[in-house]
Amino acid sequence: MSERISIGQVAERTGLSISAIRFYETQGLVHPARNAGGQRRYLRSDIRRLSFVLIAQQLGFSMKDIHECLASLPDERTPTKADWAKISRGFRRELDARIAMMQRMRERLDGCIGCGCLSLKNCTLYNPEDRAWRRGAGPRYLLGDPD
Amino acid sequence: MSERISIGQVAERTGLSISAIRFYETQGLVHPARNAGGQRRYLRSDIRRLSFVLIAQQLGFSMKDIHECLASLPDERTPTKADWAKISRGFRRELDARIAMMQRMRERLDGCIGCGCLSLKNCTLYNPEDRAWRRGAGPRYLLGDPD
DNA sequence: CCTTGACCTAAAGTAAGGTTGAGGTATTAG
DNA sequence: CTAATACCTCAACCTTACTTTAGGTCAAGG
Repeated sequence: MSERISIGQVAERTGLSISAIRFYETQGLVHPARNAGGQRRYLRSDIRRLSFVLIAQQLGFSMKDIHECLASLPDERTPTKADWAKISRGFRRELDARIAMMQRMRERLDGCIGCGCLSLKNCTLYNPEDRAWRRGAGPRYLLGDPD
Repeated sequence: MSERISIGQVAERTGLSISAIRFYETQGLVHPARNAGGQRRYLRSDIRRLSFVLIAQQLGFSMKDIHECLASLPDERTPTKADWAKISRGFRRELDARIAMMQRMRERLDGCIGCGCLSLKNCTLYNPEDRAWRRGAGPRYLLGDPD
């Protein structure tokens, strides 16, 4: 009946693996306390926090996005309903923007590849609204620009 | 005025880097011929093929998805309008499915995090339709399941 | 012929998002 | 008290999607 719960319990309740939870800590997404023996002790509210990470991750947000998103939540105090509602609004805006972008892409696809033209100079599909695909090394950024 | 064009020209016309084009070849997405000196010579239609890769990639499709998608295109013959239209239909279906999934997610977000409940046992957000997040090592699959 | 720029291969490096393994310490049930 | 779990750290490895580097070759102009 302790206030603080172990990493194994958090893993079970969130569906995340223990290694992922520890990794998220290195990324600054959770900040568990430690007990006398050095083991991690989480707040119950960290379950919600980590579940949010999982959901956001499934929606295609990067660690960095999620980190920024969670930055406004208090670390040691259990977040209130209002704290979460605020996060949720920002998150929803992002999600709306991504959906809208995919819909625009779909329209363009219909008008462009669909008709077989795919002309190189004037096709908007080749130069979509953002230029995420010209940002240096590594995998290209998926769906929109975090900046 | 040759039929076959060099990798540099392809790069310039698609916006892809030369190294990316060569990489896509190792992934089986293009199959350029070689000239007497061993240099790659592309068909003009490969520009369209590679542009399609770029677009699909920006929409969040993986190499594997794109490979399957392009598998029905002829390698040595210039694809016809009908070839492309067929590809386009399958692609659009996938895109529709992804948009629909994000919209469902958004609704759930509104009903769940938005209200502040986020109850663990009965929240559909914790167990969305697919289980892409339980597929072993590597980065988690983004947005839906390729299988 | 010689130089310059475009091209070649193969191997190693990079970034995100983790997992796996080795070797050791805590906690808990009997 | 002791065995079985659960947890700890740190380093190495994995996948995807490329880029970079090193060391050489090809093609075109002067």
